[in-house]
Amino acid sequence: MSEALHILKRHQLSNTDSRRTVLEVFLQSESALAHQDIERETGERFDRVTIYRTLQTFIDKGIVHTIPTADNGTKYALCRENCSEGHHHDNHVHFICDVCGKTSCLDDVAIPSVRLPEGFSVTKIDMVVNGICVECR
Amino acid sequence: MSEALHILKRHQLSNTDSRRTVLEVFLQSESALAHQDIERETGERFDRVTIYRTLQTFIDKGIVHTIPTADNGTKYALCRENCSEGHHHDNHVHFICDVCGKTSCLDDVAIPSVRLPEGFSVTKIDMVVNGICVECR
DNA sequence: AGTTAATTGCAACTCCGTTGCATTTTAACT
DNA sequence: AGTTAAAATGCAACGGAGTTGCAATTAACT
Ligand SMILES: [Mn+2]
Ligand SMILES: [Mn+2]
Ligand SMILES: [Zn+2]
Ligand SMILES: [Zn+2]
Repeated sequence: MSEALHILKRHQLSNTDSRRTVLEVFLQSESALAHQDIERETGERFDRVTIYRTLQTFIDKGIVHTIPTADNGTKYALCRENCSEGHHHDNHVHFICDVCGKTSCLDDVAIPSVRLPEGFSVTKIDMVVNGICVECR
Repeated sequence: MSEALHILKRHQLSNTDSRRTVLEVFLQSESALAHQDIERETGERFDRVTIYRTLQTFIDKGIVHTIPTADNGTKYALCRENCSEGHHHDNHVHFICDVCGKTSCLDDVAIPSVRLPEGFSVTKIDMVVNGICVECR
């Protein structure tokens, strides 16, 4: 059974053309993908709305997570850690290359802890680093 | 001379109604502001476009900086550090309260350094913390 | 006050994402 | 395999955020 199918099964999602295809695109991609990238990579076979809904489903199930980009766009990437329905616990830094524009999960780079002023509590931390990636230097 | 006027002078910006008023709104606000907040706080006296352009001017001059929000919106806040034309060097953590929704600059909380994999260089780091603020706990 | 350049308001437009609804597809059950 | 109910899809329409071109207005300087 294909990896994509396996993931769908594991999250009790029905095996539809768009879900399988979108998942395969993610599995083959090394960097995070924008909605447009997915439209293109799937050969424009699916309606924009279907892709939006597919992505939302994947987020809800903990299959992908979103990454905020500098220009207020969203990119999507597979969750490597064990995210579950309704709860993501990605704790890694995201990197955006100023040259090639690729957005990547630095899965091995944990977000450092930070000491907040008295009385503030933390539920979530996002850390996005811009710079030049190893391939573009 | 008012603080707002002083800031405009210092950055060689002409003293216009909208710029002065928008600056005053920032000076009186404790938290970061969305475009809509500014429209409202200025009493709908200015065209949306004028406010967008005013904000862009302030960003260019290093008077305000932007803060990415979880829902891909943008908030704006005064630069406290000495940002200059074309170069911001804000190095502080931003905090978004899950309860009151207020976004604030934690000017005293520096973004911790982070060790990236070999070959990656850094030009900019954003750190956005969600949680509950001191007033809402 | 008069001149010139910068700023503003308005209308139109693009881009991203969402919603309602009719049609199609999936999965479960004879 | 055929039937059926629920889920997923495509399409059209909509809404909000931000941008652009252009004519009218305003600020700065003499
Ligand atoms: Mn990631
Ligand atoms: Mn700030
Ligand atoms: Zn790169
Ligand atoms: Zn709060």
